[in-house]
Amino acid sequence: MQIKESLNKHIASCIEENYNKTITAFEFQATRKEFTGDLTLVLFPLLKTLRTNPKDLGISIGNYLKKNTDFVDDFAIIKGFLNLIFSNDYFLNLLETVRQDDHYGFVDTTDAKQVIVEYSSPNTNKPLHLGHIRNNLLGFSVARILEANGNKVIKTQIINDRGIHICKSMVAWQKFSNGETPESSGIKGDKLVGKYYVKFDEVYKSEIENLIYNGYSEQEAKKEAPILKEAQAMLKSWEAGDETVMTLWNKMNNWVYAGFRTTYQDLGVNFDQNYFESETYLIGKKFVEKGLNEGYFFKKEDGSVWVDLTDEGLDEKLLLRADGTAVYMTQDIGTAIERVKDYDIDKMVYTVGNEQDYHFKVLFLILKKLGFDWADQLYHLSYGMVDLPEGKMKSREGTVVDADDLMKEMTQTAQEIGEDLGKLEGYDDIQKLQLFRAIGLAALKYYILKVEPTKNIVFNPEESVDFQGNTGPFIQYTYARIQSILRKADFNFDEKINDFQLNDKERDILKIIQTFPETVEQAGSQHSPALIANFSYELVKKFNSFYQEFPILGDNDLTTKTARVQLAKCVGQTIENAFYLLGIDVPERM
RNA sequence: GGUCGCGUAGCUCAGCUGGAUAGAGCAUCUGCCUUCUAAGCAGACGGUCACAGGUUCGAAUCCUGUCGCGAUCACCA
Repeated sequence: MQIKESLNKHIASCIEENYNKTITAFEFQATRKEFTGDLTLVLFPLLKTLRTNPKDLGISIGNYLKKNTDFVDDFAIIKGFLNLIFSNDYFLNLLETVRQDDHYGFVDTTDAKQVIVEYSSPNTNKPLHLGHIRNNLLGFSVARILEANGNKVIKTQIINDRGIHICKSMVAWQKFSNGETPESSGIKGDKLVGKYYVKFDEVYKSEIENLIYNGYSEQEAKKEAPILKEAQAMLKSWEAGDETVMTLWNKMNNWVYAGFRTTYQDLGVNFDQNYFESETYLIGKKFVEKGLNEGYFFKKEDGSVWVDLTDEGLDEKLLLRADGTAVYMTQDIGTAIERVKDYDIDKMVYTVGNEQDYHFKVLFLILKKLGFDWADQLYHLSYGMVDLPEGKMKSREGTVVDADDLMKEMTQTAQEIGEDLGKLEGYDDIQKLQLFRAIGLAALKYYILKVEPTKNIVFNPEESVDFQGNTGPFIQYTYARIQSILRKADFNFDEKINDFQLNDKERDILKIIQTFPETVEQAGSQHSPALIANFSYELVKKFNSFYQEFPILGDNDLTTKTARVQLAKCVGQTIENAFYLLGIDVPERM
């Protein structure tokens, strides 16, 4: 980055001098491997304005850089490309810089902006599944990336703890559980509540069948099923604040939260602040009414409140039901306003699946209509679905991939592979288990994060996730080998080296490391952990190739050894930093 | 039907602010463990970048249209 700025400046003054024209931005790209050179300036775009040919221009710029900078050693012109060759010293300096900086690639937070990142936001009646895993990993990673870009990040979620679906679980539990609790049954809290949600559905269905058998139409039956009526009655009691209902609601919610807490912990994600729909929907209602009074919204004859977005090319959207109760949009309005009240934010990121693209478009427009300037700072981090080879996950068909089960399976697979390889002498069972967990999770996390958020993912639970090739464990493995080298290097490799001639592979590695800060920046502006993942892979691949060909601790002279150990250390440090941004642990051994 | 997203090797994905001969992994095949960890390395095979136009010195990348897949357009969340 710095070097590009410097080059920009020099090239600009070269053109100023020789062509008497002012151009400030130039196009660089990494030099293709089949050509010699370290960085390439693309000359084509300049030719027309400067009225010259690539050869003359290239020679003129090349010579200028050679004379006026201390890092351009030589150059070559091929077609419209000026390939710059950097000096050995330049790379040695880079090596030294990176080695001295544990936070290489991260921006120091001096005047940090506050950013809220929302993710996860589950329903409280079902356990977390594979889709939530993608959501959590993306949100958590983006939060870290934004932090690395110098922001102060507040991680949050909105917990959907209100509404008819909660009452369904509650009714079913009351009727059928005989007082079963997580403690009495040994079932994880969220799973237990999920069980009664399913139970409700079963009973509901059989009641419908019964009613149809007794002469009801299907439509009537769906409305008249006794258990549904019970749930609706319970919702009313809940809204009225009925004490026994509230107690039950609190009790069951706490079971769910305890279950979620375990899953989050296993996944390695966390939150700074939770918001609950049960606490924000009233705020939303208040502002909808305010908007209505101020003429931004309108009321239909039946009393329901709407916003007209036809001018923006969208439809009319419901904000309050005819009976005055809140809908999804209402509570999201309230939540956003509440958050801005709590934190002085510069930006808010919503990590929510792309099936809600429309919802967020509308939400942002509504907040804008209500006169909130910060509405422009809201960003919907939209991501694709996680599908199975046979299609969508369907709870009805039992094809939902449970988050806890999946993590367990990944750990088991890592264990099978790890024990086969048997490289862990001196590790006790607990250490081994921790390691296998780290590897299994890395496989899962990397597999999901390496794909661009906008794309759908096909996840095949049968074939499971790879542990070879472009995977988390592959990168972890390289890191572990580097740590092994550092352990074995029994000489002082922390001394600065001055006159060491780097070979091509060593230079290649440093060239990649050099791009890390801009990769982090780009990942931040695009909200894309995938960029970090792909960077890691590229770096590791280069390093492995080097590692295979050149001995690091072999019979080299001390300078060579020192330089190579230092390089390995830089690679290790960069992997660690990159994986930190992805929320993946790196093991000392594996 | 309207809107949005996606379409690159058999499979999973990179590459997309336009640049040199489109890259990886998996799978298949060939070599490499007496040497710093073989979860590795080197190589082979595999492509009409969905299709058709346009923009220009140059298009997988930008624009338009067509086709295919998905999402969404609920007094569900």
